[in-house]
Amino acid sequence: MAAHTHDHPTPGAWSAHATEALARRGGRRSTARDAVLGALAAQDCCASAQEIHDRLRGQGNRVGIASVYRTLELLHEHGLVTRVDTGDGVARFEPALPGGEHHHHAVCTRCGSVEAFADDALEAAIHAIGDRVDFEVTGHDVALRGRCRACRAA
Amino acid sequence: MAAHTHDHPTPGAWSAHATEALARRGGRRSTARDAVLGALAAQDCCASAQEIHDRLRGQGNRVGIASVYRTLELLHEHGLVTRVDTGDGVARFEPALPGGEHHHHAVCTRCGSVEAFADDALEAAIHAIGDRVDFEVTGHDVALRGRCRACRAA
DNA sequence: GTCTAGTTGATAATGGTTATCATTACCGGC
DNA sequence: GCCGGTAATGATAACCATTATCAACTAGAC
Ligand SMILES: [Mn+2]
Ligand SMILES: [Mn+2]
Ligand SMILES: [Zn+2]
Ligand SMILES: [Zn+2]
Repeated sequence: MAAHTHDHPTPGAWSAHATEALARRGGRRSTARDAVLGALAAQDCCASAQEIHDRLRGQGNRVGIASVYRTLELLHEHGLVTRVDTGDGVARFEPALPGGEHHHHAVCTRCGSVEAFADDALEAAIHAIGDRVDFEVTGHDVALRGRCRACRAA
Repeated sequence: MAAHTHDHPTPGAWSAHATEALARRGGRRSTARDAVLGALAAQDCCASAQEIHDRLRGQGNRVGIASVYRTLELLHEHGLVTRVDTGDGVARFEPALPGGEHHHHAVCTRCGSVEAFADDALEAAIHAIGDRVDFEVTGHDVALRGRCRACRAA
């Protein structure tokens, strides 16, 4: 093996963070849950329960779809995963990094593709709103709608 | 009748705008569609198909739920209505004003209540992103998550 | 090893939305 | 004013992502 390291989109830090948080919560460990954790840690952006399930089955892991949903719900309750609604009626999830670092999504209204972006000015503007409204802001979602490069050309 | 006018949250301008746009499109007029248009024009913020249907039935209008969905889809295709996803699996809709003036929503994660807010700095930040990414931005959604006043007290 | 309760996974149920299709009624032509 | 075609309606079935159910399994404490 060469010495080069592959920069994983989602730092391996999340995996340890999530595992520790679940351990603190109590309860048992299970292979099904570990498998979903592994799949999440390996993904660069959001994925649906079905996509995660397919990926696991593809690598020979016979995890039930119900366990995928249950694990995602559990992780979401503990703030370990971010739920992304792109508007197509399918919930997608991606790891929520411990430092709060995150990105948002641009959704193509033609082909449904999702790409990530991050913007400090946007975050600052959202943060400033929290001080102005009568609402305790704990999170936020932003989605851009429009045409991706491929669909603009087509 | 007194001379005072009631400031409708959604200016009556939308009603005329939407009616004209549908007329330009062609097709027939129908009482069911007009009823949904009327209900939308009267609402200050987003409402679900079911809520619109219930409101119409409440005032004695026997519109089928299917026609409510169809009208909302038609209006959405023509950009006359904005779809709001609060994350509870129910699509909500509100009039899209011709000038592009709009607001966003703060959703309480405890009681599900939705309140509107507008912020120029936020809009400016989002607009600036459009010039930076390889994506033709035609619209955007923003949702704040957290606790409303009532749920903070509870 | 045994026991117990958390977890699993196949499957049924749920619920918002969409498709179906026979019926209705808008509207241009006469 | 009456047709005729056809867009639109509305009751209902189908769809599909998600959730609930429950018997079987198993992690892990003792
Ligand atoms: Mn952000
Ligand atoms: Mn905006
Ligand atoms: Zn596209
Ligand atoms: Zn609340």
